[in-house]
Amino acid sequence: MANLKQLAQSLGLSITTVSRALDGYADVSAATRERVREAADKVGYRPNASARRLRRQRAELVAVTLPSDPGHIGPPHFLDMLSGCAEHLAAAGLNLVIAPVPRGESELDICRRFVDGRRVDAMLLVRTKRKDERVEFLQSRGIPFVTNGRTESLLPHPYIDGDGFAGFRAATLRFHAAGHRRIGHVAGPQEYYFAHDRCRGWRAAMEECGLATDLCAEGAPLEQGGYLAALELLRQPSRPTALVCATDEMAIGALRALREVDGGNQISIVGHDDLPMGAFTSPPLSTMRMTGEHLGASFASLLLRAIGGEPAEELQELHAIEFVDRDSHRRPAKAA
Amino acid sequence: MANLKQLAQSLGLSITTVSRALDGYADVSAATRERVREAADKVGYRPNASARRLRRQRAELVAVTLPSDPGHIGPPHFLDMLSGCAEHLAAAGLNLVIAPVPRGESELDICRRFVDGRRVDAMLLVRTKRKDERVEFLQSRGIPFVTNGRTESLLPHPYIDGDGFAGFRAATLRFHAAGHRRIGHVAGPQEYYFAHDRCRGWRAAMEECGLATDLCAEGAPLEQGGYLAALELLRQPSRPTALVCATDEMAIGALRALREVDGGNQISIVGHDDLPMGAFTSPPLSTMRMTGEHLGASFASLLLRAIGGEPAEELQELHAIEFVDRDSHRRPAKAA
DNA sequence: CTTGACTCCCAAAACGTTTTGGAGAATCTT
DNA sequence: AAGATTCTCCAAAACGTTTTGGGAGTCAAG
Repeated sequence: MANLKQLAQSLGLSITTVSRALDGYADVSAATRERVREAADKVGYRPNASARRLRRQRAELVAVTLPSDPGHIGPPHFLDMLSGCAEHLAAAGLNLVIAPVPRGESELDICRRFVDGRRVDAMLLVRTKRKDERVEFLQSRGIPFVTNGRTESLLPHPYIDGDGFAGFRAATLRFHAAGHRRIGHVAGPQEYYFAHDRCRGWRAAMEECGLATDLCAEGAPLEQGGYLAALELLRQPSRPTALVCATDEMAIGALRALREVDGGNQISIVGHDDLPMGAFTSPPLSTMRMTGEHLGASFASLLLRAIGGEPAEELQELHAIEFVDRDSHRRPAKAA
Repeated sequence: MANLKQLAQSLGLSITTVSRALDGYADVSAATRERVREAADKVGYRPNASARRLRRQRAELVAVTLPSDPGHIGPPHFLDMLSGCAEHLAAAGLNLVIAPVPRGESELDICRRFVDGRRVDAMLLVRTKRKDERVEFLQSRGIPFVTNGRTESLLPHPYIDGDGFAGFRAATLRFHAAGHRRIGHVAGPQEYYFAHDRCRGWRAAMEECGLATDLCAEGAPLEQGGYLAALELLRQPSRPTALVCATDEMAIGALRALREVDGGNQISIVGHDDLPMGAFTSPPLSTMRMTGEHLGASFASLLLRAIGGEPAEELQELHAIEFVDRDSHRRPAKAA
């Protein structure tokens, strides 16, 4: 409603003094400060954001690019993460803007527009690819950013990721220890770092156990992709007795394939992400999840520290994966 | 990188001319315009967003408040909607910022901060309550906004909503026509308009058919809430033979309750939202969905028209509900 | 009385754009 | 040839804040 000029006029003070009083500077007497604060409260004064941003040369904004690739965006709890991140950024005076990728434009174009138009102070990147051009661009521009997921970039950059390799290796070894020998992998698109990482974990475990690594099928990281990939594996002459799925959504699709092929209660299966939905599938889906609470807060913290100039090496978080045992991984390994 | 002043200097032109050339005004000669455009392209000039916003007195931003109430945010396709909305807003030069509600603050505080700080040109409200204080506040401030879901506000306001009353009435009547007489309703929290609306639809159908309306249990709009509410209904001496659930997530929880109580294949069930997941439950979940493609685009369009000053009455969209028949609604109505 | 330190305040200069209200030159009209 | 019109361009004034670099007063010490 009111601006600084009007407020100052009504108080018989200068703009400077009012501004400094509200910001709590020491060179305004306590009495004046109080008087100013009261008046500001009374008229509901809020500094004009655009003016402040212009003067301070900060956008007070962080953008997160939303990949629109396969018609679907990350796991469903992704929005919870964004929400948590936005909440903690807001506490530091930053707002989170979402930057979807329109048809015909690349994610790179979006980054460029936001960065070169000085619309943001930092960026948050999700669904990283092994070779991610967005990362390279932002590094070349020197703008702070954090990724959800690692990349194969040569320069280090801030990220938060789960140790998919270790998690999928452990899950596979556990199946092996339970007697399984034909352990299949329902893989996500290998250009994504997370999918490749998880696939490598499965492969490493299989090789350690001296098992062949041909029971691997790739699909889109959605129910349908998991369904199709699982069907492909189940058509093999020598069927898998256990399936390690790159995501819970794929695992849920795979469960449907199992139901169609063998009634659904013969083959062990495990997913990753710990979707709430997994507790309600039939059988209840055993899964894995990244450890760590309040992921959104961690992203916000890394972003703020990156904006503060901390070096990338200190802003990398690799979280362990833990099992969430429900029921779907307990099917016996039938004798060959 | 460069600003208008530097660009003008390098071209030997005034700031004014360069600005107008880039904006395509007719009072710049075609030759000069071309020359300016080329130079701007070459140095990758983008107008400074903060400066433009200050001068134009527009924030170029729209905020959407994210309710953090029950630890979960709307149906999973909500993010797709946001993404689509953001994409279409971006085409008009507006960005979408997400405004989560921090602990200890009300959604109203958030609205106030955004509106009074002139941080946004409009707002998008989701999860409306029957009596929604955010709506009243925004109306009193006269700032454009659109809601996802109606309210019981006396003044009309722009909204997009599904006709939950008609949808749930139709679903209930269909069960009645199939011979069901004990039709239960798994209801969402009644302070939300959508939940109340759907409940009213079920109730209206029951009364039309001369049936009692006591088979109604309320729960949180999540799997767990549906699970508990369904259990409650199944414990009744006279069990329902069909369940109409306020959301798919609740229906999926209810499916689990059915499995526990009767093996899961005796009672008909239908949800609402058409979650992708529903095709992969067991049995595949029959559901309903709001008609209309590209919901995000519709929201964007309404927002832009509201900003443009169109009256609220012309900015209200009530969409019909259609059935998505899979399998879970086909259980026979057993004789009483 | 001068000096220095301290307290409280303020004028003015940014920040980078858009827009207003012309100015000068060229072209057209009569 | 004088006036009217059109074509290009530009200086300067915003927009509302933060920050710089003091300027008056007051008070105590020298």
